[in-house]
Amino acid sequence: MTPTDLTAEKSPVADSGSTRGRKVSISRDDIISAALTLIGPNRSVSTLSLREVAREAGVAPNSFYRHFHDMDELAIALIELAGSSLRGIIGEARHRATAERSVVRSSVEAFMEQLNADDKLLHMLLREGTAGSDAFKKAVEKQLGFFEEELQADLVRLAAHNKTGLYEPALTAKAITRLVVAIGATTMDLPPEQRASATEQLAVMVRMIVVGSQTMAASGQVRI
Amino acid sequence: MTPTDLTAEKSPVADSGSTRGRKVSISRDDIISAALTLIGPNRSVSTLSLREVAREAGVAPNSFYRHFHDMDELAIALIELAGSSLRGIIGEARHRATAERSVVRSSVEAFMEQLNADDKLLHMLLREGTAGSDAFKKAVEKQLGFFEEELQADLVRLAAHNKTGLYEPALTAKAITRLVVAIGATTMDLPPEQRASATEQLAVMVRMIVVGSQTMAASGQVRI
DNA sequence: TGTACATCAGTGAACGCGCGTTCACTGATGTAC
DNA sequence: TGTACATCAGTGAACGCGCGTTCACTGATGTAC
Repeated sequence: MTPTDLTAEKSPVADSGSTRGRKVSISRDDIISAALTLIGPNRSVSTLSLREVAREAGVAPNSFYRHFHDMDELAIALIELAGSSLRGIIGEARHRATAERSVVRSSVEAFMEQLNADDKLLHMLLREGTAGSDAFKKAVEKQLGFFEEELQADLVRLAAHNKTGLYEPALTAKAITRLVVAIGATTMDLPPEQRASATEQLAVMVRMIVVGSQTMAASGQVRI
Repeated sequence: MTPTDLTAEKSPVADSGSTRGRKVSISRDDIISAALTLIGPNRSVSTLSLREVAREAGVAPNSFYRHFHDMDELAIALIELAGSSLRGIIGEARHRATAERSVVRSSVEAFMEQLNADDKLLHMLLREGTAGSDAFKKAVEKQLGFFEEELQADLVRLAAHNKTGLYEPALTAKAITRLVVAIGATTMDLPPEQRASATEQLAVMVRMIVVGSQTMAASGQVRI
């Protein structure tokens, strides 16, 4: 499950058109990358047809079945890639954070940068969480769950470093994750010049959650 | 645009089957309510076909065009209903709030109650915000924007009553709105016995945002 | 009260299309001898 | 090194289906006289 090589050309043996009508080898990754090129601001994975993906991959429709049982299986594979991609992005941001630029801000900026870079995997994850088959929705939840776990660890570390506590770290992480996904999804549709201010706003919102959690921990506030 | 009467039977003149093959009058609302009965946990409005809706409404497919230009126009009409429904629910909750039960908690509970009651309009609004045509997404944004405005007024009133301030009231309202939508959408898929705890969690998350906003206002915290 | 007429929400039939899926096939690759 | 063979990712053709959309139509309703 390596997210790399998705856009790499087919195996060297395959191209050169020497064999007349037939591809020597079409890999699973070729189909995945074909699906990704089709996904865009107005095309979610659930609107793609099997034939469309096969066409984009340069493959007969029935060849699709050699690699995936159906479109749902492809969608789930894509979501798993998207999840690890997202975690990779934030994992990097975590290391870039310094005393100057807080973890919150660095992470939000890294996230938005990737969004601006038109990362199709990220688009998918943000946009499609609430539609599709049960299996698909479960796959999305699983990836967001992974992300929440890593974020929670980050937040706890951050709080310890600041000598504060967190009220319900797991919930704090979940709130941040879901908010970022929701805002990210709407930001995708904004014209580029409005995205910078969306980044600012998102950073403030995330900060509200962090500060709220810290304050509630400090005051032992339970009345809700 | 009244959300009532959607499930009412057709006009008295229409039924009774006296006219052999033809409905005397099919109203716009009949088509809307047919679409609503088709929407469910695994059917979003974007997966409905024109013929399917017409069939459910007991109408020839081409009759659809007498009322809507296309499915997108129907979807937008549904979203507008959903928005006013949501605002109605929270508007009521606002009045139910007492000193005993905070506005936050009352509102979250009212929201979740409506969700449990299988309100199809609410399902739509929560689930479909990120997919569909540009016009559709804009319609969703517009409804959520209305909601944010009302929520912001509420929050300001609440803060004044508590003799505290709010940091960026508009952003606070937006963060809460988007979080509630996101959590609500995933809660829809939970088995009923897990929904109570989801309600608790959501109330805590919203409280974090409110407390964070108040704390940031109080401390004049700007370092983000 | 009756009659003639315009309106327009309904109709059934038909169209061409892209879809998912199946079938029996083919031929390049890798392996065994 | 050559030959025979199994494997299996690819193929083209065909299927039946539901779709959106169009057409010319019909007949109930409301209005004018």
